[in-house]
Amino acid sequence: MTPSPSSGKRQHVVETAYTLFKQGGFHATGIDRIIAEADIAKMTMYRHFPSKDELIVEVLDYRTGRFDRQLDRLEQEGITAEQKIERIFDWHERWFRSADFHGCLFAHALAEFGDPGHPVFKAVARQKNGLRSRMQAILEDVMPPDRAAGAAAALLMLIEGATLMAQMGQPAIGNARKAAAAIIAAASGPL
Amino acid sequence: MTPSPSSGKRQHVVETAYTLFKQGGFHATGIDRIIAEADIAKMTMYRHFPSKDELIVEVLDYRTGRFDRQLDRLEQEGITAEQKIERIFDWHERWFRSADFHGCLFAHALAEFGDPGHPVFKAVARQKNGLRSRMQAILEDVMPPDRAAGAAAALLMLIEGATLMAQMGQPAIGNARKAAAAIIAAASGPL
DNA sequence: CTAAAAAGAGACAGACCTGTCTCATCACAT
DNA sequence: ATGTGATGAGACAGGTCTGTCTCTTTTTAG
Repeated sequence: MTPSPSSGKRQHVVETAYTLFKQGGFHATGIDRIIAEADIAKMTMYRHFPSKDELIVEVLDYRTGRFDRQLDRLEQEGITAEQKIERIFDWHERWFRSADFHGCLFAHALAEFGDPGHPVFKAVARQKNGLRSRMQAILEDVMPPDRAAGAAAALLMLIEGATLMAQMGQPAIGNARKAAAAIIAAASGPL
Repeated sequence: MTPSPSSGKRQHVVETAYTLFKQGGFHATGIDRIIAEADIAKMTMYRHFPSKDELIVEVLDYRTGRFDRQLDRLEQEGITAEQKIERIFDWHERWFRSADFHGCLFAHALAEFGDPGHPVFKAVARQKNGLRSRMQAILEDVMPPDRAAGAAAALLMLIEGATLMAQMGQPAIGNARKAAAAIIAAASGPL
């Protein structure tokens, strides 16, 4: 059975796997590589995770959790909706500039696990839906719910596209910011 | 050496590989699967393509070529710039609705071949840069070049994001259209 | 201190991977 | 018809993959 959750090994495996998956992709990163980098025995990993796929889901959910907590803190700040959206773009801009940026792990997971019934696919959907509904909630402070829904979807698309461009070495986050402003202005404008 | 180009086998392999890569990803689709589906001998494939990676590049360039030809025809139509952009969104909307839609093959290739020096990475960059510069050229009919560059980048991000959303079963192309209109309006507006 | 839980170490199976090689067969042009 | 290039068929090598098993060692808890 899975060992007790008190062990710190489990989280260590998740974080090591995260780094390797990010750099090398999912199929291309083997279990042997993960256990070597994490410096654990193979059986230790398989006692914590029933399969590689389950480990991948765990890694994705771990990252989703971290991002969600960041959004939690943002929600409680006493700034305008526009400023909150700007913050999200700030985070992404810093991320794009970071040394070990390799694109969006969730988008990559979607590329390698395209079956909608696969647990990995569902983990990706959870993260993207989370960000979208968070942005929608933020925008509902300055526009009606239906418009907020559409604008949040548009912002998410911009962010995903900006991430892809950044991975290709063509930073366009500034253009994404301008486009986001135009979208929010149009959505919070007159009927 | 590679057989003469008069053979139709080569193109047949490219198209079969395209279908399989689209459905199953690149690393997860083996050579054996490709030659079985294409109904050719393994040596026939390796006589035409020196390696699997080179085949992948060929598949991507083949799709880039098809899309470029579509953009060529669009360029010659006597419609407004706004209508041309609308056409591009129309294509994507039909694509998203098609039965065997599995997301953007180029985005998937980027996910699996993240090394900027890899030929596959470069093939992806060619396609995305191509679409962006085409849209930029279209927009330069209705706005100054610097604004057209920024707007084209924003439109490309929207399209990439819309493709990702569509793959997750959440069609937001309508919202992307509205956002695109807002972006173009803002960019062709007053200084 | 002792007993139970967790982890280490490594062999192992069975499958899959890319790419090479050989030899037989086919199509086609001169 | 004859020779040449393209293809078919399948064995093969050498490696990697996931996941299992066993045995030993370490850590932890009472």
